[in-house]
Amino acid sequence: MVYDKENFKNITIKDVAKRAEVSIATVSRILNGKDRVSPLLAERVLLAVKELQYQPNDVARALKIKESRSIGLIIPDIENPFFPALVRGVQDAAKIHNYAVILCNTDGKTEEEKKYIQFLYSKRVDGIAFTESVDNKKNIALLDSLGIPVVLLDRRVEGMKASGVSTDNRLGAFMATQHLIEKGKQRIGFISGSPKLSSGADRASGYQDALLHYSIQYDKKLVFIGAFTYESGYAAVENLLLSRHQFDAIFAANDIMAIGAIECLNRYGIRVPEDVAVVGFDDIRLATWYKPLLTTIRQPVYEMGQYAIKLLVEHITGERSCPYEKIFAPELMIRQSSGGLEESK
Amino acid sequence: MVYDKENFKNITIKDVAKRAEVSIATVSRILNGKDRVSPLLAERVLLAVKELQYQPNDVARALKIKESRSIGLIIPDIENPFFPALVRGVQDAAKIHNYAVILCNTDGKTEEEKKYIQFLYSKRVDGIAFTESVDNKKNIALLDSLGIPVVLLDRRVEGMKASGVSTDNRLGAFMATQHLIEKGKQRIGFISGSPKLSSGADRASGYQDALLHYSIQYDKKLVFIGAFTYESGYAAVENLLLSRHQFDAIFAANDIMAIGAIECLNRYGIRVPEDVAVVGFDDIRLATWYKPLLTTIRQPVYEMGQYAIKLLVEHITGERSCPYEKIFAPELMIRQSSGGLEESK
DNA sequence: AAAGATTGAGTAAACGTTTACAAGGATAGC
DNA sequence: GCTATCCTTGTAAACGTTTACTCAATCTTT
Repeated sequence: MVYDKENFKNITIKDVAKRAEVSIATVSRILNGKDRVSPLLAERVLLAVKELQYQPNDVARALKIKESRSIGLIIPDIENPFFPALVRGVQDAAKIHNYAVILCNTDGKTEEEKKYIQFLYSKRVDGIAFTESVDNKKNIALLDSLGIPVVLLDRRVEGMKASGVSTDNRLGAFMATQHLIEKGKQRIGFISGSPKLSSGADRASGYQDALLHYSIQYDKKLVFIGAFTYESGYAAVENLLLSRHQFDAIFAANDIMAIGAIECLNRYGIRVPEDVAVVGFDDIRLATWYKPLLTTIRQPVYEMGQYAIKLLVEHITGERSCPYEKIFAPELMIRQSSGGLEESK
Repeated sequence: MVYDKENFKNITIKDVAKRAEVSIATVSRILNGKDRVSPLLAERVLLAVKELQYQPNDVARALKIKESRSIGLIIPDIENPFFPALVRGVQDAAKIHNYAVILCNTDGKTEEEKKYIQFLYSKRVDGIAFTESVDNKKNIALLDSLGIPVVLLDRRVEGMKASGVSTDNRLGAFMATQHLIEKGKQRIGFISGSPKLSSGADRASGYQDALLHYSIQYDKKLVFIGAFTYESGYAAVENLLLSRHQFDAIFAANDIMAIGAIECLNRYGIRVPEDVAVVGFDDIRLATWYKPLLTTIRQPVYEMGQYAIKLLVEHITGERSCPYEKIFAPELMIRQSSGGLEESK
């Protein structure tokens, strides 16, 4: 097959008008169904559309009505197991409203984020769903100055410049830590995510809240700053082991780090959950496939994606004008890695 | 913040022209750098662009030059662990060529595929990368009739109507089966994917090739038709167990089914790899996190995504006019689930 | 039956670019 | 110094839609 553009005359509204013997305005009106038209002409036009297999040119339409019916989705990395469900939620919701979603992976680089924002702006997307990598307000301000509606994904919103959807990370972390404490654990290591992200910072707060609530001394030596990656989870535990500080549990700020942590514990012959209990965060699909099954805090990721688009569309249409923050409830999923349901000692 | 479109006057090429005191044609020429222009004017224009923060309107451009600089990516489901790497490869390659990629999930429904094709056509995408769910040539023909360049992902191309990139599935399946045979296995169960897909059919052929090559009788009772899902892998093994046919190994046509199979085996107290060896296909990330580590056939998924876009772009630009089929080599990744590297008995 | 109100359809002007064509100015050749 | 050539720039016509106006025809109303 030769892809020769010349061979494919795109049929336009003009062709339809000619064949149906009406003006192009009439064709447009019938197709958009806004104005009243006579059934007679409507029938003729619809027939012509079918015969010619006419498909309106959305880019012309976009130019005229200043509405591209497309949205940008900016995330760090689709290969990170957290994101596929989110993306799917976004896409399914977008489909309902007839929006195309343009996917952008930034690897968490602020510079890439900025580039993509400009790229998306030149494409005149109607809105952007954005999981920013660092909580710098610069990019939000940029979006703001461009007049593009945004909703922040998985990020708490500071200063109310944009809408956002997230999970109550602080509460989730509290629940995770509480669960370990109730299991009889007293020396609970914590592997945090980047504290620059609201999700990272909030989970750290939740961990501390729980310790405080149960009158357990916060011990800085048990806390490591990870990067939400497998490797950083592994490294954190390795450091902890080498430091020879006692610990009987690990709470990792996401599942991948929890798995990295468990891998490392196993490597050193430490059993999970018998010797050390581990809890993660996110409840990615892997959590139920990994051995031991991972106890974790579930975020309703798919629903978050959906809700984000719902919000975004409301902003685009003007239905909603003030930023809104939707916070989903976390849920403790008790599985093997923390010792399961039964009480310990 | 109120998203009020009226407040954001989009600055256009006209504004730039006015400020730089030149014609819009000159601005366009300078920005596109095709024609020669005097350095003096160029400087004035570039200054104006910067001062006004002008960003060209790509939709107007697309309309004029009939090139939207966007491509569609149609896959069954981004939540299927096979796809994130593919998508990432596609997106990274697209980024290099400055194409936006519009993501579409069809859940493998032919009807959805068709809808998305039309949707993408109305958006006038320059090309489509397509992982079709069933090997029906209808949608390819549709694309063909619309004059949209396509490249098929992870699918062998029949009848040469489009370019494609895939892995040598038949060879991969041969290698997997061979590996099991060399491990001393003689009664190897096979859980196939959908035989309607070239990937499914080819892997089945490879399995049979290997049996034939080693003079092992093909036993229909050991073969199950799965659906590339966890559940179907689990169910296949359960059926096999209930049927009480002897078997000492399982080759599953993808990793998720292999994991489903192992889960089922475990459930019935059968050890992997001691009692039954298991090999999967794809080498998704989970294969190295799952316990036991999964022996599998690696496909270079990310590279496949990249290559697909390379091909697609060549078709779009007209650099390449005839369909081309790129076939990547599979690679056997020997891990725990098949008993590792050492020879058996 | 006349006049006003209502309706249905066409004309043409946008939307923001690119580019064929025209035109003017400078340079070169004689 | 005059013409021919080349360069640079501007003018205006597209690209395929939507929609404000306009206008003719029909329908009410009295």
